Amino acid sequence: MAQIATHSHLGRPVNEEARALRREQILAGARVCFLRKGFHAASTAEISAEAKVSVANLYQYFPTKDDLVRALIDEELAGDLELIRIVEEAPSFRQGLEITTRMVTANREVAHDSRLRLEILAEAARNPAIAAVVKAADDQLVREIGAVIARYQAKGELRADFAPEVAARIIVSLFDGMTGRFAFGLSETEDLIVAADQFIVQALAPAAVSPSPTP
Amino acid sequence: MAQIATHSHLGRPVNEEARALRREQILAGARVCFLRKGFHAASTAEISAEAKVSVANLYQYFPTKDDLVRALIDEELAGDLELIRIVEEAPSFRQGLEITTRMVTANREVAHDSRLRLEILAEAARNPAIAAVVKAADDQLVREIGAVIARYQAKGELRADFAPEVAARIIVSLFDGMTGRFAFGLSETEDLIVAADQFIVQALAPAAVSPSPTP
Amino acid sequence: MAQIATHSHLGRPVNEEARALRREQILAGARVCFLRKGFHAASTAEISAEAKVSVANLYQYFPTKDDLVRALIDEELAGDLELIRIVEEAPSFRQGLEITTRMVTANREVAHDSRLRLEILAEAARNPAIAAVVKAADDQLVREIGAVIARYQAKGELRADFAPEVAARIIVSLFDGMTGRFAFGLSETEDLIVAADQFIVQALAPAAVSPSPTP
Amino acid sequence: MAQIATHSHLGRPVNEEARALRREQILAGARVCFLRKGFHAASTAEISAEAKVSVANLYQYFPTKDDLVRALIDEELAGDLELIRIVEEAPSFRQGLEITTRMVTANREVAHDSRLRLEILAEAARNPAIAAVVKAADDQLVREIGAVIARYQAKGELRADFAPEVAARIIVSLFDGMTGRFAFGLSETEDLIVAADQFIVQALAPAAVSPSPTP
DNA sequence: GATGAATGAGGGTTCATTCAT
DNA sequence: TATGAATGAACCCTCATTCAT
Repeated sequence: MAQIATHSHLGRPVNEEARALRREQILAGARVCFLRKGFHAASTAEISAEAKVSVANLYQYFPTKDDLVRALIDEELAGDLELIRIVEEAPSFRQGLEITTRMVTANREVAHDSRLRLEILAEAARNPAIAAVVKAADDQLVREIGAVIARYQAKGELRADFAPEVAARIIVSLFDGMTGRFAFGLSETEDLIVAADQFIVQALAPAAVSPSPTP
Repeated sequence: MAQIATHSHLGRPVNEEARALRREQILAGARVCFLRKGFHAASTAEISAEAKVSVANLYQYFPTKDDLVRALIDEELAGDLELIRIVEEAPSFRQGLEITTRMVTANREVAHDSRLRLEILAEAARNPAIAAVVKAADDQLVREIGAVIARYQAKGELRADFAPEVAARIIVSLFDGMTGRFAFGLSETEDLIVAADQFIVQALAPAAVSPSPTP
Repeated sequence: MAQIATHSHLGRPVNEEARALRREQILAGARVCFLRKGFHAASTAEISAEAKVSVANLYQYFPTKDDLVRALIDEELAGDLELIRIVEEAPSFRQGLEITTRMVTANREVAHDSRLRLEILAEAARNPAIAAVVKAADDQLVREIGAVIARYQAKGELRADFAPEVAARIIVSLFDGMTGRFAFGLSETEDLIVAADQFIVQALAPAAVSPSPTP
Repeated sequence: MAQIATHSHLGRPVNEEARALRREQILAGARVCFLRKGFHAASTAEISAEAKVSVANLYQYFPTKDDLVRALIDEELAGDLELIRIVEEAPSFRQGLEITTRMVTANREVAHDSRLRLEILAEAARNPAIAAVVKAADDQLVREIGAVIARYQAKGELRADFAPEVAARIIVSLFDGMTGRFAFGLSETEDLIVAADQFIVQALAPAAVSPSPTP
């Protein structure tokens, strides 16, 4: 695999590399524009201007505006799976959540990402092809988070009376919902995320020895 | 009678009722189209065709496509406040949630509504005017739900170590997030909502008498 | 003819009078709008708003926007013929011109009238029907001014080596040309008109005994 | 040669010449349509059809219909300044006028040009931006003609009791006025222009030695 | 007579996309 | 490869005009 870098100044590989760079350059421009105006309102002209590339050139990398959208969505969804690793390797559920939180919060502009996610969801709501992609990513996310929960349930760290995947879905929903709020400043970002962590931990905390009213 | 129409002989009188009907008719068509294609992709021609109205006529009721969007958003957001009444008058927090759940679930097509909400959020992320409207509605919703929570906290029915408005925001986020999932069939509607209710109740349940205060 | 006034509160005549009033009311509104935007850009909606009349009502008086234009043009051209009387009854050609000048200058906003004339000419350049009307009015104007000139030529007050109608055409052209300038403030109104009078008088002054270079 | 095209390998080079040709092609189509219908009534579709160009292509050369109008006006006004040179280099004022006359008359369809001028004036009467352009061209024209007149006055070829610029304004007005008549055949073109020349010459002729200075 | 309500036919402009160099 | 040049199909909106009351 170091191959690619090695051949960097030979015949084809250079082009491959150059192509990949251009692709990213275009995608970056597209991200900016889609963020600013949404998938539909952003024009290919605008995007190629932002990417400092000619329109015709753009079409050599993405034969359709839809392809551009799809590529950006793929890129975006791929980022999610990173988070899972983090939670997976955390010493406790609570700490996993906290780390995730810090990642998401610290990460560059959360609001920007939020807007894009919103746009993606909206697009998925109409375009079945997009919906399929989103669903696939979501399924994986839910499955893996569910697995993590199941593990912690087994350890007794989390209450066991919640189907792991259901809990996962609720957690993902909660984060998605907050994302929507951040997208246009409905709430203070960090505060809400921290509180949400606490909320989740409490909801899933092992049932205290039950009120135990009797002797 | 009683001089309602003072325009004795000044021409055809305004028919407020017919106008209101037309307005709804158009809004209904718009809803269908916006649902199908989104705010941007749905054309005024398409909308007026769906509403069985001429384009020019549509423009006599909504001077701008944006006005149409805004009207639909207003209508949609107004629906939220109904839910608050329900929770407010419930005998317990848990039952309030349950009733809400049943309302939302049983109510007409949840998915449809969900799509529209998604579209609204996405639009708000770009259009500051829309964002303001959404924010206003959201503020009210959060404030009122927060008040309800505060009341139940006072009664000891909910744990007191959560700022009411923060809890409210989390709950609203959670519902919004689920809404996004329903929008294109990411999850089974009813199951998830029921589980979410339980999740919320547990998160806010009064701290169990802590492990063992007994003798 | 006092008849009309006499019958003013009987059956038909009242209506006739009312109709005429409305007509003028609408024409006045039309004049304002046409002045502001030109014949094409001024909409019937705008005109009827300006005239404080419903659009449908406007159409009962002028079955077509073109009819409205035509009526306004007729009204405008009719004004020209008044000027002729003045010149006709003047004691000398020079004084006739001066009086005309004063009339035109003193008259209400010259610029406004100028704009309308311009609009009329431009319309005539495309619409043969309008062109015919304008041509008829112009012919009459030229003919009558030509007659006046011929009279003064006979008196020896003006040089005789100019065909009267040709001179008339030049004079009318000159005034039309100045009108165009006034229309949007190209020149100082009054100064130019006064100078033009002098210009005309000198051009038509009887040939001085010719330089008479020799004894 | 000589490195004119620095874009060695950056894609298809700009073909300035072809662009200029297209521009003229479009302007020519526009001129025809504007002549036929006027600035407002001529549609961009019509113009691009006349110019054998797609509408979208037209918009790549003129981003707005208004720009098209403006370009045509600029072109038209630029033609005026040619005339000045001619008068300037004439051996006498009279001959300068005659040459101008012949130019204007012989020149391509005078009537067409006249219509366009009319349209321009009418447009200027409403659109301040256009008015400014027209005024600038007119100022220059008047100033330069005024200078010519002043020169001939100094030579004693023209009477000195007329402010040069005022005389210039009158002359321009006269030509403008005739232009308006030609625009739709109100008068015979050539005859009137010739007579106007004589008219001007007489008006500006040096005061004859006054009736009788002889012994 | 006068107004409110409705509409078909465009009008200017933009866009995703293709062709040529 | 990468750019300039071109286009058909829409899109939002307006207008002159008619119909109903």
